Amino acid sequence: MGRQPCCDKLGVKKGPWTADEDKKLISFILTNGQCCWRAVPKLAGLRRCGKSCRLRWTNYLRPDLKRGLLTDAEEQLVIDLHARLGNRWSKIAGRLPGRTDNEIKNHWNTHIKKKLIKMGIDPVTHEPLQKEETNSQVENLSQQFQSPAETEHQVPPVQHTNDMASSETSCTPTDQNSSGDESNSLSAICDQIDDSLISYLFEDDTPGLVDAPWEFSAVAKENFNKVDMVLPSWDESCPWLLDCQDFGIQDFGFDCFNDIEMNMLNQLDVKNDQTS
DNA sequence: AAAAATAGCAACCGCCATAGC
DNA sequence: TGCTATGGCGGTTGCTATTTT
Repeated sequence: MGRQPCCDKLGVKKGPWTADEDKKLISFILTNGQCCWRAVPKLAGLRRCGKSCRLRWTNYLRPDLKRGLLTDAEEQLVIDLHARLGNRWSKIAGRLPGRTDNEIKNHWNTHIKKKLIKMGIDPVTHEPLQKEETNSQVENLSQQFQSPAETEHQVPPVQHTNDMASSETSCTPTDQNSSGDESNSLSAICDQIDDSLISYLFEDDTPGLVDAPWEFSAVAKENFNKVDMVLPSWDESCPWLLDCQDFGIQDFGFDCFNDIEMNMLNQLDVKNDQTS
């Protein structure tokens, strides 16, 4: 006999998460930690699959997540890492604190891919597209990926610097033309990435970076503490949480979460108010 | 102003490696 | 030791918002 099934598919809710579900999940995780995802839905009072809970937490609710678009520096780092690691999004995400594999994957597919193609770089191989093919290929790919609005301000292609060693010898067909604003800014960003940092980042399975258990970073803690709002009393907003106190969250190493959790829950309330 | 097309992103699906029974 | 659930990952889908026609 193996383990019990993850969840019975019957009665399991699917689709977008509601603010109430988020609230329940956050409270549960912050109180009890990430132990057994299969048990989470039941214990947290959610009609969701454990897998769905895990995804929602890691991709959206985790308090150390940065939200919003990737910065230019992050984007360049993603390109560099992708050149070396391929579509190993979780590994790439491991090198970008506060970013999830899903977020990076989406950003790659919606933004970076197009940008590289416009630059005449194959987003899969990170090699320059063949000169004889480039014109027609870029044209085709651009048509495929480019919105009409983008065609108005064509971005001059730049030499791709994902591989510091090879980039010196491999020139894109459009290198001569790499004096545009974007190319300059990207080059500047590339220059900022120190070689030693890169080699450090690319060391596979760097302890504490890759496959490390999630921890609440000091920055994230600070961010959540920065939220300026009036805190309701604990038992006022989450009476059911009191029942969880018996677990002793110190046992899970989450003793830093009390005030943070309240801030998160309040943020959700605010979000709720705004959307309703 | 309305319909159609496109972009962006959250969530799901299915596969795989690992671990529990 | 083999079977099966779990957790994690990458690929894909589908919904919503935005832009274009």
